Amino acid sequence: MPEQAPTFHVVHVAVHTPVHSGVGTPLSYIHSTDVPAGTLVRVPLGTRHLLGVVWAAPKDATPVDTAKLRPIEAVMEGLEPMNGHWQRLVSFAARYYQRSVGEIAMAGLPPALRDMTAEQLAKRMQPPKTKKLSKKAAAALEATAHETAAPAAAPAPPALIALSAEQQSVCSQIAQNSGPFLLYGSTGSGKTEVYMRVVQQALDADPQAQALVMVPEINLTPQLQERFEARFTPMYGAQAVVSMHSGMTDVQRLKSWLAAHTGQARIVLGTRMSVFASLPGLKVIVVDEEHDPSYKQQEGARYSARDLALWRGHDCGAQVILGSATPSLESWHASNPAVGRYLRLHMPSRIGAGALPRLRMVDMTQQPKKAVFSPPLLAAITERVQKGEQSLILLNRRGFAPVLFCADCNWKSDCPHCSAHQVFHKGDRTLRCHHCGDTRRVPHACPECGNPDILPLGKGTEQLEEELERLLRNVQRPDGKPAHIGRIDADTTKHKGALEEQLALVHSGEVDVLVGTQMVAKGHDFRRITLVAAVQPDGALFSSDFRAPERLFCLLMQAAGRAGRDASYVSDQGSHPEMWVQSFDPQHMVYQALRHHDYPSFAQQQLRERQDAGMPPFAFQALVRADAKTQEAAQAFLRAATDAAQQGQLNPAGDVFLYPPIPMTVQRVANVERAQMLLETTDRRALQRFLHAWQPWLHWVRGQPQHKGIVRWLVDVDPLAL
DNA sequence: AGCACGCCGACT
DNA sequence: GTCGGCGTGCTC
Repeated sequence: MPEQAPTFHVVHVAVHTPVHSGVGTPLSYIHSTDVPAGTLVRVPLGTRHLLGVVWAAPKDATPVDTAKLRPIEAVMEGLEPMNGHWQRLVSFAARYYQRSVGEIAMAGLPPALRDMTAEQLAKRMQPPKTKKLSKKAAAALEATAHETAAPAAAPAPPALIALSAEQQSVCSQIAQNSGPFLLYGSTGSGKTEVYMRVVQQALDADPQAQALVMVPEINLTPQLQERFEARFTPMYGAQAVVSMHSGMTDVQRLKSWLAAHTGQARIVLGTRMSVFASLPGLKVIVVDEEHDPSYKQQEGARYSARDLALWRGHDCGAQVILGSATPSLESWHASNPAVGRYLRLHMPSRIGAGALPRLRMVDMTQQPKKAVFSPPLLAAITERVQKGEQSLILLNRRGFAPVLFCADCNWKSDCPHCSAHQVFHKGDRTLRCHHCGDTRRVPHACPECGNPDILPLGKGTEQLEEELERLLRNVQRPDGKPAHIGRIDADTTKHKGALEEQLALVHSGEVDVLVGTQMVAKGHDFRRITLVAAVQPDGALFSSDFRAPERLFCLLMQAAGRAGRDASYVSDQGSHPEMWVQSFDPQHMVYQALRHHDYPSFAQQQLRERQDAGMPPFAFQALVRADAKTQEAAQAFLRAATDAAQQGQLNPAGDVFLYPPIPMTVQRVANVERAQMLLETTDRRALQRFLHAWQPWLHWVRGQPQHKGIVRWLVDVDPLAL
């Protein structure tokens, strides 16, 4: 025992710095007392003052000269440290996705916390009850008091609708098994009700229990929040259900995060970021629409919130339920009884919804050239309008035309900064690059040869809307009014609230034909739509990305699910719901499977192909991307990185295969050339080991004088698109 | 990643 | 004469 206790402690703190930077691991500071891991602190770094999280000492801690260490500036008192499960989740994500602990940890915290002083936080944690309240605040407080008092007076939960036999069976299986579960249920089969029952079960069983329910997109949170609040606030109080997504204000996000962290919030609804929420009582995690690519973050730390949810659930003993009508092939494979990693639960019936729509294939090789709308499809849309029914037309391309073209000199509206065309937007007479954002006025004549006749090539949603206006000009609705065409895409919903406004127009029956991109195919419930049409879906079939068929099938299934959801409306005298697909290859297996709404055989066929070709989920991949001033420099960096791996003997068993570097599909964006290289293996752990050992080499190569031209490089583990 | 420091071109 | 471009180097 030393006679004198030390007067300070060395504390390790994770701050938001990148892995490669010399300060990628938690940094050492001194403080008068020991500070437990998971505590938020404010520390100096250079000239800055940053928020950081106290972290366990790194295993290979290089001893630093304690005399040179700077002191912690402030400990964020009053906030419980994030628990060990949260710390492990952050550590795992950082390791798995090749990022720094600090980057992941800070990304999971609400932005408002970043620039808050310890005093400000303390104030927020202890609401000033004795202080005079503004009238507004007092009224709000009183309202809350009433709301929370209400369940005490009337503890009766809202009357529940009886579950279907399928739902019943699924719920009892979830109650009897630990999971993870893949809930495979058609659109309208009542998955949300199952989620709510499972959540309720968990919350009732344990007063500390919390649930995390994730959805792919911000747009889908309001309706989910409504349902969960209607069900749970009468039982658990006004603060029991909170949301977390990037569309909220900083103050709202902070409030939600604190409510989750303190255990006050029992249910957190959110997008992928919410997988990092601090949830000390986490018992259930739901990942709805688990196949959705939005769960994979596409910039910064490229994590998969779905995969992390599975890891987190396993680590903290929470049940994980993945739900989808068209599961990812990864999850489908894992839930194959022969593989047995997940328990597959099936709900095939549509409750209170009409029959699944009938597929109407239009063989475009037999149709007049150049027409976007084949005559039979146009006739079908016309008929719906006349009957007062709605149609939804899907096209995954916004703007009026993807490119302008001069027939005299072959000029095309190429973006000067990217290897892509600039898209013609007729509404504001602009040419816009969808990659770098460059926007310019449409030229009156060809900039190369002066030809005044420059032509739009191809069709976007804007043009579809215009053509429908023209084609349906003389078509009347039952009330005698002319047909009304609406459009929903990223351009029409830029402003806050615009999407809600336009959805309301559709729901009120104002809009007869709705044109939209895939954003309308997701989740929104259009009760009076009896016809959904995909006018040009073939593109995905020619894509080099092996996941393209999976995405197309899923999009079309989802789109079909929009049709005829209101059984009462459909069965009266309305049309049988139909899904129209115009294709030049109507025999393609994607469409054949769609005809029978047969996801299982589609999945089986795709999985067999993947297995034969040695692709995920039978192999594991990572991408390394390099951005540079020239394509040659980008590829040279990747080649040098490959050589370094060779020299460093990082892959002695040769179980990780390194493909040669290639230019990315869109090779140049904003004047930066991009190249990438694929890594593939059948052993996930070998890939992890390799990437971990490779990281310092990549950093070293980047520092070599001959690779000065590199703008940045990044690693994408389990990439979704190649 | 920030941020400072530092060394060269067109503006008040 | 300075404002500001971004190249280089450092941060416990």
